Amino acid sequence: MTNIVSGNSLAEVASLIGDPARANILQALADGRALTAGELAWHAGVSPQTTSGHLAKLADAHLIALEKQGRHRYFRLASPEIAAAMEALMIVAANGPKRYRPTGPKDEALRTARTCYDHLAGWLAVTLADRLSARRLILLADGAAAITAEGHQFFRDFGLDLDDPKSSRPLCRTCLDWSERRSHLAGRLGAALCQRCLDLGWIRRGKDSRAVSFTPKGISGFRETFGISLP
Amino acid sequence: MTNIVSGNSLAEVASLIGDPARANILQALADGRALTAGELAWHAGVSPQTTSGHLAKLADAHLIALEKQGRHRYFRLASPEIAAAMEALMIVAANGPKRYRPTGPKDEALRTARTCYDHLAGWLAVTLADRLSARRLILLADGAAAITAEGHQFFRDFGLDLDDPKSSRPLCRTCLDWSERRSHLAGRLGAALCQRCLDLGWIRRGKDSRAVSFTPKGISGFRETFGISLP
DNA sequence: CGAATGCTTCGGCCGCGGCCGAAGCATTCG
DNA sequence: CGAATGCTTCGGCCGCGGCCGAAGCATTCG
Repeated sequence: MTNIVSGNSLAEVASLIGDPARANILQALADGRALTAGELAWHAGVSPQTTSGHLAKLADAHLIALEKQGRHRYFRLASPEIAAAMEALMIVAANGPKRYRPTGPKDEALRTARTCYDHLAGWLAVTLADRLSARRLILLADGAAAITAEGHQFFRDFGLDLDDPKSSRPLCRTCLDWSERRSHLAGRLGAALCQRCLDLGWIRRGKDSRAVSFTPKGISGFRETFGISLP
Repeated sequence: MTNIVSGNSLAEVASLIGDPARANILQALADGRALTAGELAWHAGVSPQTTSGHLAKLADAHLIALEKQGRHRYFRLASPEIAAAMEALMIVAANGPKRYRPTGPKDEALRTARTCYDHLAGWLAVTLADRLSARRLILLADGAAAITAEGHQFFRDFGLDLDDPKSSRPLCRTCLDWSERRSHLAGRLGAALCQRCLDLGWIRRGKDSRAVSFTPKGISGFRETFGISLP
């Protein structure tokens, strides 16, 4: 019998995510941005006091990280793995018993295009992966992905810098999309594509949601550069 | 405002996994086998009545599936996605605050080699992926994986049938290992390798645990075929 | 400086859900 | 057939944890 260093248990982590208020908080942070305790209280739908308690629990378990800035406290996800675990849970949830639920245009927007930690997800991202694959700029097979030589050139022309030697983060990864049930691009490539679309002013992050909206410039940009006709 | 068909929510699924008894049940089922309600009660550490309630909740949410057989009721995970979500949560849990915990030889065995749904995980599986990659039988890059031409030949010689045209399941996938923090092989290849090692009598499934043990034949087999020296 | 803002700590309420004993139903065994 | 086995349903207990009001601390603003 030895003592080893160990983290939380599966049940501890799951029960932290399993409270509705905390799940809302974590989903609000799922796009990688840092939000203040007050903003998170709004997302969670409970009082600031209650939120404070939830945030303390999440921080104790290292699910979120804290940064003090003046009288504000900014919280963000502690690691991309947290977002990955939530995506995996969303997939399980989507396979659950089918029930009719009231839903609104906000859900529709989320399904069309949203951010997932630092890359794009939803219909847009899945379609983008398809188009890039059809043009042999990336290879998609069995859930794996790689950039071709033509792809490297194409992405460089598009303004991406993928040659960061300091980063040990995988260049090209796929991520299963809970709303589309198919893969979209993650990794450094996925993040760079998302950032570049933001920089070009093609898409804008939603204020209170992970949904992204398209600018007129983006609508023509996606059509001309990637052959994607937005709905 | 329209009504759309939707499954569970993130928080619902997470809170189902978040109860210690239910987490034990799900982990007992994580290797893909079907167990009776009584066996699961033993794993959960609660009474049969309580277990029955937990099983009903898990089945309602489609996390587990039920098969009646005489006076027994067999339960199994409803899909591999459930196991994937639990693995993702284990990774988050392993990154949690470090604490010293009592642990025993059972943990040691789990870390060395265990089943993960239908494929192998732990030190053995990570080392196996490394060796196969070093010999260029598979290509591992950025968390993606593919089988080379030499690999196809090698796996055929080893007795694997990977040419099932009916299966839409990805042939070669990787899966992040919570104990080793590195990738091992999943997908059809991972499952076939695991099954072949069982068929050859190299490894045996544990009775009350996902840990697998090695036979003398297995110890020499892994050394001769894959160049792996077991501890 | 005092007032306002952002957030947390403290205290106490309350109800959800996990728990088991007792009882009941279904199947198998002898 | 009655007894045994496997599991579930019912009922009631109990405590954990989410919740908010009140109060307090830290920072910023004017």
